Amino acid sequence: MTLDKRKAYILATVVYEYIATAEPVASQALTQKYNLGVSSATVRNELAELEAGGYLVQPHTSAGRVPSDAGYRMYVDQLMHPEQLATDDRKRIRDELRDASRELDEIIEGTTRLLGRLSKNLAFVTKPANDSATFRHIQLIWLSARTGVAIVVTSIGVSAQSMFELANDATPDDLTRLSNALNARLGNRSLREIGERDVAAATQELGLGEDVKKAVLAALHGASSADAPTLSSSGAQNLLDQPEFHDLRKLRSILRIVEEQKTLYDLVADSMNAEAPAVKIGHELGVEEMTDFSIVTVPYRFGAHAIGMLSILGPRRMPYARLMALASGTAETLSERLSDVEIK
Amino acid sequence: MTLDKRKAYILATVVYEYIATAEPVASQALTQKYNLGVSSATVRNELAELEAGGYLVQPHTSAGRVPSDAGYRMYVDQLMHPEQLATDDRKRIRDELRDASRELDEIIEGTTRLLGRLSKNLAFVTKPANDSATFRHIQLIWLSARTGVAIVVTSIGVSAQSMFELANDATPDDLTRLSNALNARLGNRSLREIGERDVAAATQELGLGEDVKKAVLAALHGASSADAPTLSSSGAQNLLDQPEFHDLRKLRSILRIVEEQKTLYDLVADSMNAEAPAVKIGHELGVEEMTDFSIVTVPYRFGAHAIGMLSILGPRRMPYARLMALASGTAETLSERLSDVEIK
DNA sequence: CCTTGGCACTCCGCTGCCGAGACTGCTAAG
DNA sequence: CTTAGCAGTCTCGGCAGCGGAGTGCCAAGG
Repeated sequence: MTLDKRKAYILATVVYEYIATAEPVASQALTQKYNLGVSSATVRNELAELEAGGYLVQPHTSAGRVPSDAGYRMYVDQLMHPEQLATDDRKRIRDELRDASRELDEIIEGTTRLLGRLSKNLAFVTKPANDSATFRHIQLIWLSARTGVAIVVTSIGVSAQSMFELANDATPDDLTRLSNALNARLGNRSLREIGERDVAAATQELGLGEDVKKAVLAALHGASSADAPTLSSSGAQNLLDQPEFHDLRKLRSILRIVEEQKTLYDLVADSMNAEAPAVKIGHELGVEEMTDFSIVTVPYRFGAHAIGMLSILGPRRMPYARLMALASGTAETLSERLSDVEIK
Repeated sequence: MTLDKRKAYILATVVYEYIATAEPVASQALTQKYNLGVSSATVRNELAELEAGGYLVQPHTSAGRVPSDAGYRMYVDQLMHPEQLATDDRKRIRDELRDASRELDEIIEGTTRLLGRLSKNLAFVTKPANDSATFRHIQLIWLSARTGVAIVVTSIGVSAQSMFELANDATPDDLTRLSNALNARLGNRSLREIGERDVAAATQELGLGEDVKKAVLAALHGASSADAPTLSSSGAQNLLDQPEFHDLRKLRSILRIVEEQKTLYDLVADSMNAEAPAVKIGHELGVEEMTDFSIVTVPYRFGAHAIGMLSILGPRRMPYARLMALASGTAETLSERLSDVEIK
């Protein structure tokens, strides 16, 4: 079914109106609030056809219409007017991020809270996998003959620290020499490219054992190979304002999913390299408990590469245009801020 | 009003029963389920007196009784039987903590999640102020003539890292010499004791400027002087199971408070040096929105000092004895685990 | 062939009412 | 002091009735 111009306009209006009021939209309400140029009877015919086409559903016979997933999808893809981020919102984001600390984790946390507040929904942000960063410096610190700490500085900050225990004694001098050898060898390479061979070459050259090598590798790749990518979230209480959550079971399963993190991460992972804001609506999420929700996701960059994503989770009936603009704008500002704190 | 033996027993039974059922407790239910040796009419008289004494309240005339804050308080302080932590719960806690990483933050997070799961309520844990730790090592890493990173290792782990920018050029050698001088001077002292003078002495001796001194001080005290103590929380969705939260407004304000953190921290801060589990019930919390809640708090130690607290937030009608045992046991195991990871 | 006014019909949600059930407080007797 | 009995109070679930909102359909008109 293709939509002629009038059908498209009516569908857009129904979605818009339902997003605003959370009430099923009736034919009369449409003719009164919007200048359609036809009577409510005509609109009723159109609504019936849109329902037959799968874009609308009726909660019960004598109620108005509500968009279906397909209806929202059509709205998002073709019907709605993309919005620009309001300039004062943009300013607020910029200000907030400028004042944040230089520490990556805190910047991410701050951005999450900000996004939760501005979107009035639940925001979550994935923390970057740091293997996209560039190696800058490693320092092995001697604490005792058998223990030490390895610190790795990358372009993105101090990205790993790992305590190690050794099977054989090492001297402070051993660790200093190894640090120097590694720094000379690994400088300015991407963490991803650094393999076991690079480290093995340095340790063997200095006559150090396997255990030291393992410790260094753990420091270099420890955090990056974590199988559970972490994310920060904020604004769960905003969801309670939505009339659709007067059903507590829904809310409960959502909170559980948010706390678990993994499901949430899997849902958005494929949007990491998207160009435009990615929107998943209701059933498209593929999770039974989330059929009443939608998620907007935008990646953020560090240098040329996307290293994480910023998402907004809300009821299916969310103001898509506004939230997409908000997410994009925030991601952009975050990306800029990250390049500020880059260690050159 | 003092309670004779029978009144005490009846009050204890009412509280116990209400905690179990969440329904107002009637005189007949008491005589049937518990062997009181008197009739329901007698119990009714006693209940009326307990109500006059302020220990019980009646939701409406023809309903059973419900404990008041004073009733719960009496129950917790004098009437209930303290419980021991079930041995398999203890084992689970031990296992979970043993498998956790050595990293302080992750240990705390893991403990929080565990406590949320076992308590079936909302758990939150304050992250330690690290100025209670002992200085072990500082390392200043040269990145460029004007920038560097300072890393501080304390008895509790790598506790601070701070990027700094300098007004004047410094050489890698300057920073190494300063690191050595500081390590010689500060070794094994408590972070709290280390003052500006100690650092100033070292920088002046080596002919380094004010800006380097500031950077070192920031690294030493940066995280510790943070005015916003952070905490981790887990298990918010458990609260939804409680029948008292079918009122969404309550839930909403609780979630807001949890997300804010500060109020929550202030509520438990005074229990930092408590010997036994501290319990605050309803109005005792002093926060309007929390009159239906109680909090159990237990400090955990690192070495000899309490450095943080572990709390359980739930409905006033929580199983106090069980949760107090759980919180104590977890705090104890956490304290042991922390001494395991201590850097000697 | 599309549009439109009119109308019958459906369904929801609110209100008021009733009766059953749950407890209490009181009284009078043991 | 305890207890049986009883009257009184309040809640809650179910049910009927009703108004309102909205639709679908039909027949007439452009």
